[in-house]
Amino acid sequence: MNDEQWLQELLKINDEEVKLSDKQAKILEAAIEMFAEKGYAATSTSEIAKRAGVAEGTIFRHYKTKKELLMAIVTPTIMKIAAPFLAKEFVKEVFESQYSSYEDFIRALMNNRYEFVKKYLPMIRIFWQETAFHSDIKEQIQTVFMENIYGKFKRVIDHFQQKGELADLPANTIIRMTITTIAGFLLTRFILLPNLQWDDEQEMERTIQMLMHGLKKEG
Amino acid sequence: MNDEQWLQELLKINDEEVKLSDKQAKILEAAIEMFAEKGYAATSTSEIAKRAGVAEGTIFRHYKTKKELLMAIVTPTIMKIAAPFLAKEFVKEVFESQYSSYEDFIRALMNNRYEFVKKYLPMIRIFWQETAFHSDIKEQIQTVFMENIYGKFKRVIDHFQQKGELADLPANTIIRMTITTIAGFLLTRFILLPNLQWDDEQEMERTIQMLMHGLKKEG
Amino acid sequence: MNDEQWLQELLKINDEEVKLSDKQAKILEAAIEMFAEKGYAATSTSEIAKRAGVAEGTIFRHYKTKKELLMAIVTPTIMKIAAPFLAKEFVKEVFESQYSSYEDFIRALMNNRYEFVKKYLPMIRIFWQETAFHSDIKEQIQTVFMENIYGKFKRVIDHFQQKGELADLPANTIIRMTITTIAGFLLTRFILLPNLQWDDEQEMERTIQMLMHGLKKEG
Amino acid sequence: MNDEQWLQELLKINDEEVKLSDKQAKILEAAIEMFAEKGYAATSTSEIAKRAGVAEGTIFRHYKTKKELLMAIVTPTIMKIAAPFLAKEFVKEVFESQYSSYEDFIRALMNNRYEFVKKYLPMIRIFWQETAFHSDIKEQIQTVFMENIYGKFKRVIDHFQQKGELADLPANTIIRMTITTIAGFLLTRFILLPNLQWDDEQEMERTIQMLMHGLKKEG
DNA sequence: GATGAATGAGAATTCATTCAT
DNA sequence: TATGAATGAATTCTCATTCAT
Repeated sequence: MNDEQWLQELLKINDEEVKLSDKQAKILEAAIEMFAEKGYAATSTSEIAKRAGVAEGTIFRHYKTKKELLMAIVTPTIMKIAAPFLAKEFVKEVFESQYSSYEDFIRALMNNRYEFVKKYLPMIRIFWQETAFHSDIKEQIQTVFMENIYGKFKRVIDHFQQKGELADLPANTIIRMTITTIAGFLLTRFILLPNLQWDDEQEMERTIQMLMHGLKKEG
Repeated sequence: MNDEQWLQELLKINDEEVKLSDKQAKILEAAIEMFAEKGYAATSTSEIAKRAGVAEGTIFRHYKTKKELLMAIVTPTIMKIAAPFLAKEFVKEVFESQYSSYEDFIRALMNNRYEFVKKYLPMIRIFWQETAFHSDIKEQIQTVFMENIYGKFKRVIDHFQQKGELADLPANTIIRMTITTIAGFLLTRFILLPNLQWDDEQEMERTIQMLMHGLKKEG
Repeated sequence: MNDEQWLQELLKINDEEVKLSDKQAKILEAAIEMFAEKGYAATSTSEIAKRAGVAEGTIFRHYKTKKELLMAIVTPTIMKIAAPFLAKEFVKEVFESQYSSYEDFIRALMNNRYEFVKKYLPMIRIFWQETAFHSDIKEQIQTVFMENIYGKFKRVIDHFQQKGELADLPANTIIRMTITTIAGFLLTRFILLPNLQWDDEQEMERTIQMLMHGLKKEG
Repeated sequence: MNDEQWLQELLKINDEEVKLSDKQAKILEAAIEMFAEKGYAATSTSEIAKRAGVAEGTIFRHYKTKKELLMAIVTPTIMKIAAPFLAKEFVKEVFESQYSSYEDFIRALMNNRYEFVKKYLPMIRIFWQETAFHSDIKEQIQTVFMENIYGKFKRVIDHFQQKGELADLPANTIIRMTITTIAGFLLTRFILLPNLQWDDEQEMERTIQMLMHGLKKEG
């Protein structure tokens, strides 16, 4: 996959084609890199233009303001973060496969998000950093979460609680613990302490085990 | 406790007295508030001056640069975050009390950090936000952690693993999971979703239970 | 010659074309005037902008720093000050013409520099003033002098000493006295006491005579 | 002579006692050093205070403004520069000693000013630099020159012209050439090229010879 | 007299944005 | 569509000066 393909892919939501001119792609790429490195507020549009190899004015031909450029990066990414739950097969499988378990579910989730974070690390970094300052980003996330993830996640939990596999905690608590634990691992792994020697597979499995023991119904 | 006492208290490390002039305290207070709200890079020194009710020049009389002002806020806070481990009694108790357990330890840790985050929320927010951009902050944290926390934390874990209370996971993994889980709860509670209806006591207890079940030695 | 031509001409070294945009020329003109009047340190970029009729930001688009603006004025001028020695004909004539004498040489030098100082007075003023504070300017002058002037000047002196026309003083001493005397006249005439009634031709001739009598070989 | 004595001496004009408090002397000393190094405009009062070891406010207790501090340095120095002509003996000797000649006069002048410049170099530097920007300094110099030096200098020249020792040039021209030549040597020696290897005595003698040959009446 | 905290105007420089080409 | 010169408001920081102690 060449340099621009990953961008095209990220920005393409639900198979809708996105046309990115050459310059536009370079601007986005440059902006993502710099926002991730220095933060939105500390990155100047002229730096972005320089790194993208375009004129300063060109950025504003495509994005009316600097903020709009940020949102152009952030909005499709929000959808992609929610992606597994948007895939019809993903949740269906959980219910339909007779062998499946909550453990399999979070293992699939963990693996899927691990690959995602690894691939789109700079974007994740932007998220982590800018969510705090831009309430509109935070709201978008919450909306997408509530509309596309929450309900499905809850059905999964209900299902496994009915099967007696999960402790009788409120679904919200289980959701929070699951997400917190997975996100906590990924943030530590890729952002907080990326330089440690990580045995990813083992550490992920341990994290899953911890979570499962923590959440399973006590016999 | 009046407005300035909490600041005085925060900046006081290890009982050393800190003399803060009236103006200086107001500058720090204003800076903490604004950095927390809008981020360091997006906050101008003139805004800080205005909110603090001082002339802009006054800020630079006390702090040579804007960055130095940030560090003046951040450095003592790092120590305070590490505080429970710096308190002699805290760790000692864990070993000496015959009734103690890892569960009691993390319960104490959770309660202690819960109060801390609640009290100094704006500072925590600054941390969460600026660590990403300022490698010197990150390094300070890592140094303090390695010098003051890691060893003690490890001894606690060794102790309870020998007592057969904790699973035979590497200490590092247990430390990471413990911190991630507690920090994950506190961040969700106070920063990500502060507007939800939280039954703090119950949720903390559940989080502790989840962690304990996840980490305890399987019989 | 209109207002901008003299600037274009000054900045053009050795026939290399210099493209100065309209605004850029106005900035340089304004800067030269103000630096000459008030000195570099006492002139603010906002004043320069105002006099040049451009926005303050425009200055910094063309010159990264105020210092760079100074150097853009000063560097080509240094070459121009050395100019007569850079002209092939100038020194050649001295040796080839059978009628030439050291007196003719310094007369040519005096006339040439007189016209130069008269024409570019503000720049000379800047030089006189700023050399003291900016060692880089001083070094540039010394380098240009050593590389382009000193050797040629010395050859002229050797030549006329061999012809028995000049006293047997060290060449360095003769160079210093010649330059000091000419420069001393020009500074007094144009900078220290420009308001006196000067009969330029007569005073120059007297200066030349004084110098020649002072330097000629005693019979 | 200790550190402060030279200052006391410089500031004392015509035997009038000057009372300089300890702090005041330190301020003047520091100001002289810094103005000489970086120029008046580029030196801040806080730097002066720091170098003088006094509080910022103390400077303004003694000198209402920064400019006044400059003038406090510059004004007595102007008198001292004119000093030899102020000494009754100096000019009288020229006329009364039967052995004296214009050469002896300029030799005395040269030696006297050589010692002065050597001793008070920083002050000379301030002069050289600030005269250009402060017309009041320039005016002071001209006034002192016209009132105290010019007439006496002219009498000296008239005297030696009548004795047939000096060429029949206008007195003004001879004065200018004499001063230019002496000042030119001293500036080159101490300010422009102080790092060269100078054989001061020889070079001064040569300068005097050059000047004398240049100015003497042709037989 | 001396201090040094405080000031606010002003310094150099940066920046998002516009617009004529 | 792309450019990049131009803008002027805003930013960080400095400075001469004041004034309460």
